[in-house]
Amino acid sequence: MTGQRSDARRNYQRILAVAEAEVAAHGAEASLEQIARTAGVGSATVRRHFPTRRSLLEAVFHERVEGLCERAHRLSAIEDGRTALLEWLHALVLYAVSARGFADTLSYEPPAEEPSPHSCGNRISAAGTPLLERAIRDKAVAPHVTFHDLLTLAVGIALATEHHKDPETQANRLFRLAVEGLSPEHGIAEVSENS
Amino acid sequence: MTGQRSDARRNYQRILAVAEAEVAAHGAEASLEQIARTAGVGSATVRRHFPTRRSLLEAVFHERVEGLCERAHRLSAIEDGRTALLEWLHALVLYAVSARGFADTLSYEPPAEEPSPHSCGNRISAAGTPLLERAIRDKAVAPHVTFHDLLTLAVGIALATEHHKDPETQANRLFRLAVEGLSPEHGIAEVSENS
DNA sequence: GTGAAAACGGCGGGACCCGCCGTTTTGCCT
DNA sequence: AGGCAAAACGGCGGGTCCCGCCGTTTTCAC
Repeated sequence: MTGQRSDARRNYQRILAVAEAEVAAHGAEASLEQIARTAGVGSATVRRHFPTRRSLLEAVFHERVEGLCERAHRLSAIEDGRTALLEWLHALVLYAVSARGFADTLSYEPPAEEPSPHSCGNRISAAGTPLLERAIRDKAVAPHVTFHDLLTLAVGIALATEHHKDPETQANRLFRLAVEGLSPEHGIAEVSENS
Repeated sequence: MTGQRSDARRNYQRILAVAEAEVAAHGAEASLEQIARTAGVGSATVRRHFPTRRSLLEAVFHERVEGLCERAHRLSAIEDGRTALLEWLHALVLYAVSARGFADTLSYEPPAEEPSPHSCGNRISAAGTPLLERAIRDKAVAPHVTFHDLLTLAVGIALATEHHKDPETQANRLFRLAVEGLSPEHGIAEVSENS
């Protein structure tokens, strides 16, 4: 089915494993040559399996993205549409903040969004859009808000807090700010503030 | 007073002029060597005047930052604290979106914030904080909001929309979203939506 | 086993950034 | 005016990276 040779498969896995560590350590700009060296393969082999940097990053984050999608599914069972959406968005932000390079990867999908329905951004959109639509139906979110808006905002929060002393805390502040708005509010239901 | 030699001053200006163009064209990652070549100086000279990439970027954006600060001053005369703050924040976002590399520059000031009170981030903070404080006194903004929050959010919006087809439009959407909050609102006073 | 296709990896080229160091330019001081 | 020390310059070599080419090795089907 895969049509791949065994050594190719093996190298693919090795490279991917090393890449995960390397990206976690150095972000989206991790050196491809360094990855090749650590994986014990030639740099050409890395490029053969992952023609572009993006393709490597997509692969690196694939599992975690699936986790997020699954979470969205589970949350769709919750009765309160607003809470479900907020809970999930919060998880998205936290993940984007914690996983170096993830926000960068998401930040420029633009180059032809159509091609791969499996791309991180598209997978996430597919998973999150229903949550947003329900929240809008529940009149809990303004109808002009698109999922793209929310995703971009989450990415922005992650990117902007990346170089802070305590990114997670700052990201939480910004998330809350964006959800509540600038003005002092009339006790809106809080999103869970734990882990 | 400057203590510089005339040729040094001349080269400094030349490099700065070229750098502005180059950064505008290629963002914060513009090639220093390319700048040197275009300016007709050795790459070492560029590094002599601007020891770090950051220092060059700070210089490049200095004028524009001053413009923003001045604008903050003028807006402090307006009667409505909330409007003044929003107007200024909007200008900040628009500038960050339009000037390639600016948001990147702002995004990691962290490395020792103390040293230079002239750094872009510190200048902007100094200019904007009074506006925020007034808005808070006017009960138009929640008291837990810090200027740092607002600046980071603006930077985030700029960074996240950088690779979009129409960054400015998307940035405006996100700005509005963050100001109003996620929920459908009770007609809050709008920020001017023009240029 | 063997042979063709797939996969590999080393090599050279081009672009950077950086530090060193001999050379040129300035401007002060006589 | 002329000389001289310090300031400023810029070229060079080393290191890293990404990329394309191409001869060699590995795999797998027959």
